[in-house]
Amino acid sequence: MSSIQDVATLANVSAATASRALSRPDMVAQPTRERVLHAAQQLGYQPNMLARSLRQRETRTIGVIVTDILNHFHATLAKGVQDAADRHGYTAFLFNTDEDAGKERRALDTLRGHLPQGLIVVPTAHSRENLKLVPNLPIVELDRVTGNPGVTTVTVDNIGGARAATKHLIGLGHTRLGMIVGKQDISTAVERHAGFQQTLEEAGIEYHPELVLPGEHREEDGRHAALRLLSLPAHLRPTALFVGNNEMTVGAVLAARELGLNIPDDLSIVGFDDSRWAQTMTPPITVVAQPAYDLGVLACDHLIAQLGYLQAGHLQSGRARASPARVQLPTQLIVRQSTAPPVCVSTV
Amino acid sequence: MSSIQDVATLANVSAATASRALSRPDMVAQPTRERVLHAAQQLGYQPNMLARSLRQRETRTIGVIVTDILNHFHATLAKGVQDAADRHGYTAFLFNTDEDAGKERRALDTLRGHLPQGLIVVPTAHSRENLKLVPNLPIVELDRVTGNPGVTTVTVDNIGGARAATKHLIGLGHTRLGMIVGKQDISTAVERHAGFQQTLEEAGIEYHPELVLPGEHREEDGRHAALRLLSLPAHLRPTALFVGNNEMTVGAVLAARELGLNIPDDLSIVGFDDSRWAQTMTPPITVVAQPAYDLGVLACDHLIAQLGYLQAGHLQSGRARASPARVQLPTQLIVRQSTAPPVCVSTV
DNA sequence: TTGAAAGCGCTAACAA
DNA sequence: TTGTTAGCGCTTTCAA
Repeated sequence: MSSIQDVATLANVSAATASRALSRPDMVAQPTRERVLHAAQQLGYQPNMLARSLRQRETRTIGVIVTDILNHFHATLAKGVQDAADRHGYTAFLFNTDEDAGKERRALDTLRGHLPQGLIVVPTAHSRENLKLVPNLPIVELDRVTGNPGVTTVTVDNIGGARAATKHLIGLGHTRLGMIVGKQDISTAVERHAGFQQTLEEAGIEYHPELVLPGEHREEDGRHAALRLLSLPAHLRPTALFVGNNEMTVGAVLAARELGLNIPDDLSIVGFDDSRWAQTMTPPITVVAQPAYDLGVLACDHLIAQLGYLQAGHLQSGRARASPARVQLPTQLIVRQSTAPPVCVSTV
Repeated sequence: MSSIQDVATLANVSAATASRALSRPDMVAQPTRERVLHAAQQLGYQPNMLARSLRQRETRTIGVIVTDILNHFHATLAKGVQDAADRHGYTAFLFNTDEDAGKERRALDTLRGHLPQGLIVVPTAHSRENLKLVPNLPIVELDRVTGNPGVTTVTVDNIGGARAATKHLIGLGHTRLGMIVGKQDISTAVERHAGFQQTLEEAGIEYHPELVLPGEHREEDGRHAALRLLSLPAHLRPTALFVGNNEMTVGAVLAARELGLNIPDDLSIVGFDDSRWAQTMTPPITVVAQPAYDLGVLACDHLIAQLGYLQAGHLQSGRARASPARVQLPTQLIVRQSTAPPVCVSTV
């Protein structure tokens, strides 16, 4: 690896001049600049970011932490962030927590050592605590929120999404609706549940807590919850299911199949978050789709805008920090063939 | 961010001693060590990796480049690598190329600036050229190979996988087999095609080039190719399809559905690479499954082993580099319900 | 317009 | 066992 000194020597200038020729071309006479550029090219010179960042006290780097890179939604978030970062000339370092407090802590520590200038995080239930590890770091919470007051959040309208799904089912004539809901320690699960409950009540349909079963977001959880709900006596059994996340929806569909229930005749299902399998399954699943890529891009754009703002010195000038943004994107209900009016078996 | 100097001051020692207390505890008297550790804890000290790496000329960092992080297979590779790196105390920086030469080049340049000690790459068709950007960097090629002689490769037995798939179809009684094959500029596509062709010939079944259609790995390509193959006159139409990758398999299934063909009665399909939708589709798809996570882990383990070997000075001692490993993992044919004997319509 | 010098935070060689 | 010193590669004063 050739250093700036090598370039300088080859171009017959000092290291300082070589540095300027590359980073601030207008501070250098044209012939000199050309000599340096040529030398740099010839040597395949690539600046050592460690040294540059150390000196400039600025890495042009951001950290990205998602909870499950194997989940297509999260992979898409990450890609959106990375693409946007790239456009801004930033490099994004991606970490994965598997919803695990310890891994999150280690990711934050590792990240901290590399001095990112900002952080985009899909928080876990432990982030509120863990994020104290990186005080003074501009943070954008993505997809979920911790309630941490100072930070920018980029989320989806979960309440609206849940409402749309629930209304859709009610509109089809369902009156016994079940929900499989994520663990209530993350905001999306809470909001989706709230939207469901609200909508029932507004429609004058009684909310039956026993028809709302929790799961920890995994396929197996969805399957178990669905098995329990669908095994209720016929007059108690829900005719429609709203499932609060992607993975659990698969489980619910598999459970229905296991019990020999026909979708959508015996059971309507709406999932949250679209996916390849939701489209290719038989029948294709009605879902609340989320603009994952855009969420990622927006999170990054906001973070980097905030960095510019801070750099412009506004932090110094009084405590007038940019008030944190609350970005919320709409969801989209995609009606496919897993939802239909209930078959009127129990009209007594 | 507090520095080692802050820790040193608080503990009443020199920076050097503080450094030693943290990195080489046994070089420091116990009471001193305890003072330093306590001070570090109190300040929430985290070493600045930029400075450390700059000084030690070693970043404990590796680069990871995949071609499509949205593809579950690649996401799994990346996770395997990252988990393994973590276990070894290395940090993995992940980049994504979208099979694009320019993006790959930029990823390599960015990476280079951060001085990774090694690189794990899923090469594109342009990697052979692009990898010249990082000479002297230990490289592991993952999933695909460029033919570059010096590097370690970690792949799957694509030929074996394709053979197993083809044999399975032949065993069911198919004699007109079609293949939808990836663009022949990456090794996996070439090998899978070779396995297919070999197996036909060994079985004494004539290889019909017109039944082998190329695609560029995307769903739409698979759909188009399948539409063409399946629109052939009945006596020419293949009764079974081997599809060379994941995404194109979806397309092929959709094409069959569009044409009103029943799977597996009218058409058997085997895909390469398992996936959620392959399992949940109706019917579930027979596939050649790949141990993606293990591939990632192995790639990382081998790379890091190689780094240790180099560090141990073997590079200096003559040109006796560790001869590059050629790791190859087996695939597994998972027979599901998309394959069955052909219905004997044309037995004349 | 250019160069000399200092220093970002850290650790390794050397000295005490 | 500890401290002093130097220097990793870079950029940015400051001076010429």
